[in-house]
Amino acid sequence: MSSRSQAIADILTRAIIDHRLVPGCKLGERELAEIFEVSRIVIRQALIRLADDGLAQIERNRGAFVARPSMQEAMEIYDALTLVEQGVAAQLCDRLGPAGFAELRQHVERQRQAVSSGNDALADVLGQEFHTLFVRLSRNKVMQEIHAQLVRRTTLLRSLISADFDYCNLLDDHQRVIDLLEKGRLKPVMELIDTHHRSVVRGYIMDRQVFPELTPREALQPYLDGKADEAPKPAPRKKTGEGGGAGASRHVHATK
Amino acid sequence: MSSRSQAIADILTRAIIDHRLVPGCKLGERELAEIFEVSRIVIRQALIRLADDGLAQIERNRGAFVARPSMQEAMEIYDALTLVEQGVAAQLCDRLGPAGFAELRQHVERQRQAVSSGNDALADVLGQEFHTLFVRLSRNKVMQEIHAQLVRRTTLLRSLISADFDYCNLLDDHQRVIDLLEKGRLKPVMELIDTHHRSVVRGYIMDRQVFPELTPREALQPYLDGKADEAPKPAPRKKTGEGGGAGASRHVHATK
DNA sequence: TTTTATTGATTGGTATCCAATCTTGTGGTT
DNA sequence: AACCACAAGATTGGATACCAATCAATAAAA
Repeated sequence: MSSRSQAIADILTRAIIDHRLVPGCKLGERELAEIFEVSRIVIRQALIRLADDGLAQIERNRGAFVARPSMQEAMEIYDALTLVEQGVAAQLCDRLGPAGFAELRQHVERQRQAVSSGNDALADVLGQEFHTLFVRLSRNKVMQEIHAQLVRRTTLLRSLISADFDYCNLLDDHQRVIDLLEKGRLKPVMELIDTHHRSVVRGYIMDRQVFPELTPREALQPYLDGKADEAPKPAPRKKTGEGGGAGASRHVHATK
Repeated sequence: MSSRSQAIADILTRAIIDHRLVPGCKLGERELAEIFEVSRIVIRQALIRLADDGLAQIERNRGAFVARPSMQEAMEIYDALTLVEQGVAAQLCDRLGPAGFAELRQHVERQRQAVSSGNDALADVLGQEFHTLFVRLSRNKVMQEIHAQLVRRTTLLRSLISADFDYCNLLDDHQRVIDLLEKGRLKPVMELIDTHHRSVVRGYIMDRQVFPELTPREALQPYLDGKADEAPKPAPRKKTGEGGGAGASRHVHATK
């Protein structure tokens, strides 16, 4: 096993991408130290890792918070993600063999089943994983890590924006990417990737006031003492529109 | 100022990309703690940052070493760098205005002067910075950071390989990228970027035995007490194939 | 010479303490 | 009531001392 701080950083990362720890949430050293039954120093090391990953921000003498990217940064993250996936697509266009295409199709099929059986949570996860699988097929670990980090940050962003997904649409995009790629039609693939991500971003309105729906203690409870594997609790989504929202905007469905 | 550990991580990073700390070099906590007159904890935090950046690797109960990427990883890093710069080129092809092109040309001109005046060290730095400037023009901070990290890692790789640069050739590449980009000829630009990086990698033979030419104490001396700004000592390149540490094996973190 | 055991050094981590800074609550002033 | 100043408390960043586990390197034994 690697270090304790790495393990804790992993758990915190998990909690953040599960939307159990929302942007802006204070990550107090003492509190986390008590939760994980570990000294403050180990916590601080974990927080440094999170900050390096862009998932937390540490303010001197104020402590660490779950990152709250600006709209600008959100755009940049999606732009970067698009750039990376387009580049990978260009590489795969030449190099991907039949086995790779089969793997991609199989994944899409699994997600399709999840959608049709109404398992939205699973469909969401599989939708994310398609992108990860896509990059993994490039067989470039460095690229994989960069991409994974960007994906984590987009997942964090989804805590900040209010919208539901139109899984079918995104799923169709995945299917089309595979088909086009197999035909060697690179240009439409790259445009599709662009619009795919843009469709996720467009229409999303950032809700700058995010209230901590769970305290860190509540959020982290399911991950403790090794239950992490079997208890990937999805996000308990509380309906927006209570006291603070200023009653402005509500969810926007991605255009079909 | 940010935290002490960040400052130390920055100095170590500097020392590594200056080739004063070479791959495989042991980064002992106690030793560094004495050098920087700081507690071991701060050092460990700095080392965590370095490891997250891919510049160091931490082995449990063995300590931290300057990273020694494998040939495979070296290829992946260059592939990733190519992918990123190609993507940025595609973006700039549409979005870059006259001011941007002027900035690029001015930079190339500066490097040309450095080359013709025989200042190889400066030319080397400027050659690197061209790529940084290129990405900065995309105005995407996230992408910039990813790219900067990749560049640092390639710089680290250059400690492992034995070859000198043909500055003129690389300089011409930069010039041609600008010209082609201005004409909107994206495809040749992307091929040029590819061959540009490939020309750096190809022919390079990884010298797996890298002897620490400087002890950490010697390597870090110039960066201490704020002299960092004005003393960017270049790498003291000692010809390979000597008795090195005089038999007194400064551990080299032997592979296998 | 090879193998084994012991010793020493280094790391990962805890507990405790301290200074600097931030936050908060209080009280006085307008 | 609103507002500012200021003291008290809490939190962070860091130092020091200490301990257990593990790795490395030697010394001893076969």
